[in-house]
Amino acid sequence: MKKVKTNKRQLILDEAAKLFKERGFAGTSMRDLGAQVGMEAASMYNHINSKDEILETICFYVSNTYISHLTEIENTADSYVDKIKALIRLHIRLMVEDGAAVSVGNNDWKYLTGNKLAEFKEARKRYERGFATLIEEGIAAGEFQPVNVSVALFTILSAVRWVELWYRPGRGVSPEELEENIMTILLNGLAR
Amino acid sequence: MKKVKTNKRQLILDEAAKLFKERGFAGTSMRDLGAQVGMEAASMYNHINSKDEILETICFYVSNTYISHLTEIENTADSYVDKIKALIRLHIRLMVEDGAAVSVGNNDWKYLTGNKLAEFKEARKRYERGFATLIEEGIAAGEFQPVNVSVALFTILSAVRWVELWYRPGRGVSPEELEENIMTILLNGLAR
DNA sequence: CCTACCGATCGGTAGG
DNA sequence: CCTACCGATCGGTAGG
Repeated sequence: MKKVKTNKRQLILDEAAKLFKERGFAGTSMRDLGAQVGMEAASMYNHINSKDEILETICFYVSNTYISHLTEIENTADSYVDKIKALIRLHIRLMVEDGAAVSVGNNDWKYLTGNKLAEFKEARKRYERGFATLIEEGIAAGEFQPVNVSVALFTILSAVRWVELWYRPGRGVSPEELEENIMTILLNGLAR
Repeated sequence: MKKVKTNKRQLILDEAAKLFKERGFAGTSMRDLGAQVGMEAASMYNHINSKDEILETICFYVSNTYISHLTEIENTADSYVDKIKALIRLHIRLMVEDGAAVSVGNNDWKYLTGNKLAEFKEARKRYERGFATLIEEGIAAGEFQPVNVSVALFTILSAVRWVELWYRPGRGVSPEELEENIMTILLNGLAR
């Protein structure tokens, strides 16, 4: 009976996410990762099967998290404004709490290959379509301005996407303040 | 008399920007680039000095372009609303017209090393400070809502940053429509 | 979990 | 601008 899946595996995945965020997947060697984890590169192959598998695990962890939260939000009876607010809050929180993994899902998914690349793109498209539908229905319900749905979708997705690049909690702006300010700009606009 | 700088050099830089955008700097080999340009990897060294030099040239071309436009905008007598609008328009246009180089300046600058890395970060900080100052003065002048300046700055910078990732002209949304919609959301908000 | 090592590929140079 | 090649480093395996 083989027991391979220990918490060492999770440690490797966590450190990999941090290094991939800093240097990119292609810019991170298994020897770099080994040094960070505290073992030889070769030893990590007792816990993982390949460098590609690490990337896949992180990417699909992120896409699954986003999609399951989207499904929850879709099924509430809230107004469209509140649904979009909940999604914006979701993006900000995942980035504050698990910025390294989110960064990999945003930037390094392009190093996925074959089926996995296709599956990931599919998952992302499903998420974007669900998000877009909420905007579309919100416009139809008169809650939103009649903007182009795709432009609105990607403007929102992008606006919240870089929190993990520059936001450091405990330096002037609290997470609550961050959420509130971003929401104000996206929903009410910067201009008075 | 050595004449090294031909238009072949520019071809190499252009193809490099495209490949770096697609696969990242670390994920692009000089052999990949040679194949794209149409010569052997070794032959490109008659036009460029190193792979690093290619990256540096692209990154500083981008940062210099942004900074020189910012300086122009700072020196106009326009309202703060119009200045911010001009900056948003600048970002969108550079991305539509030269998306590959902008992408490298946004994502691959992290592979710069030593002095060049420090210089690039410095240039970016200078740009961000100038942009932030315009927002700050706009709030003081009563043109903008009293939001947190840093949050507003990065929300705007991020919101326009992904145009080059999903925007394809001639597919439903014209560049003018794109600019107008993004500006509406950022300045007036999505909600009615 | 380590040592020792594999074939492949990397950025770059020599020489023509 | 190409052929031929360099030392270094890559992801991964064998064997213990």
